[in-house]
Amino acid sequence: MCTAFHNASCLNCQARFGSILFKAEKCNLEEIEAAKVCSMYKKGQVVFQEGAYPFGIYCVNTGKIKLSHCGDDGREQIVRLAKPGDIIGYKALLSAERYTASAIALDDASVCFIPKDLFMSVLQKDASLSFEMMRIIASELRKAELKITHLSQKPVRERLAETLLFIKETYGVEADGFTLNVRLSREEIANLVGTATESAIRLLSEFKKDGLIELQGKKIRLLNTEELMRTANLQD
Amino acid sequence: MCTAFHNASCLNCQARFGSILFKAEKCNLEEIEAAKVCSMYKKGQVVFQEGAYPFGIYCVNTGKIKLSHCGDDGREQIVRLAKPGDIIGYKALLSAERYTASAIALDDASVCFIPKDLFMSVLQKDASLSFEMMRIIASELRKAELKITHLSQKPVRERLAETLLFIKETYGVEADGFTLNVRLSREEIANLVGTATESAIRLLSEFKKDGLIELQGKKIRLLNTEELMRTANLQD
DNA sequence: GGTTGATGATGATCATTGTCATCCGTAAGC
DNA sequence: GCTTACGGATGACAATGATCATCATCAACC
Repeated sequence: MCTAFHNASCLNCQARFGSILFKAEKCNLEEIEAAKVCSMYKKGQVVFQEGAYPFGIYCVNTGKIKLSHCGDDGREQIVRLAKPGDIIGYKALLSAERYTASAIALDDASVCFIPKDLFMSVLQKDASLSFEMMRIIASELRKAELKITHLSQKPVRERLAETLLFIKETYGVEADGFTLNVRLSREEIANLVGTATESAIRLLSEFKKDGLIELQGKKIRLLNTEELMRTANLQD
Repeated sequence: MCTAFHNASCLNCQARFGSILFKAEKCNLEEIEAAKVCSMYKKGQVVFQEGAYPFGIYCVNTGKIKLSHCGDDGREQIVRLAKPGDIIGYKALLSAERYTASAIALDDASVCFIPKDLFMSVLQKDASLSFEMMRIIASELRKAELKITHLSQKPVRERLAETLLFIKETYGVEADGFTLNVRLSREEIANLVGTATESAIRLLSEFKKDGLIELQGKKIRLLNTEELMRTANLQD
């Protein structure tokens, strides 16, 4: 399944500068480093499952992770895309409830696990870490509320354009400067936008016809971000 | 406009047991109490406005407050309903950005204001308060993500039923045990559900016809919560 | 090479839901 | 008392977007 190892060090982790953990005081970070376990996940593997109880918190070392709810009818709704340095699984841990979302690797990924007790105790004594944590969650909440507004007020076309820009924002582009640096199925894109797969496919084709994007299998190239922003009808 | 006064005491505030502030250490709560300013707002008055910069945090003493985003086309989306004891305006304060939502009184309300510097300094030194704060925000995020899933997967009918139950959950009912303890216009209900006003009106009429609810102007009586839950198609 | 299965593409159709227009009732104001 | 304004209700209509069905494409595998 997935190999566990200790050797990815927080202190010189590739992702450390973008990571909240690096805001912890040094002694606390060392404590975390000593206790953490790093695991590899193959594309498609589940890091944690909706409905399960949390035993700790995860920090993405390399790779990409999607976080998705499973709707009542079984359709998934992707609520977050995590990248190296991001922590995942904190909501369930903080509120001591079951996971309300599953985390699944979009790539081969390596993810560090920090046991619950340790993390909570560090959080209690490290004001700077917990303050940063609060800021991150508050900013997630902000984004979520914006998404709620857009979901109920904007048509699918605008939301798809916005989603493409959001993906670029999150995972960046390849060396050519255009190709989104992640492979998502049409279904996953639809589940991110909050629409049917067919609608996503259709609109992607339209965007392509209009010269906004280029499609090559799962590769998506954003040729004209200005026009995409106009299509997304973004104010801010 | 609104009268400001100091006399509502946190230590014996009506709302203190439901409030996060009461989780602060006693000395810190006293400090907050000394610095806070309590103001009255008439129904419809704005506590803070989307786009403005925050100067502090607010704690609802009495009354009801709606928090709403203004969509690009001017339509409002209500993202939260606050009740006595709830704090509002923390997201903007924590991330030191402008408000992304406006807070408007649904009732005559009294709201306490705690200056930014003081609140932030207390937050830094009071681990228990900041931990509780984190839990609250995490739980809001959870709810927001669930709402996102429902918005993109559930029909308006189910969402309206869910919203009615949510309002009951939040503000409770009057002495008769049925009448929702808040007056919302049809438009506000629609903006809570994320649909057009006409759709909300139409479906409310249907619910009434089906004996689920009773309507008398802005009074809404939930006659059959079990059936409403079934209509909402809630799993958990 | 051919089979199978998953994913993507596209057309046809249908339903949900939003928009527009109108009307009614109530409350406020002169 | 009449007017005006606003919120609520309802019908007609349009359109967005979901669903269903079919077909194409591609890769994996026997």
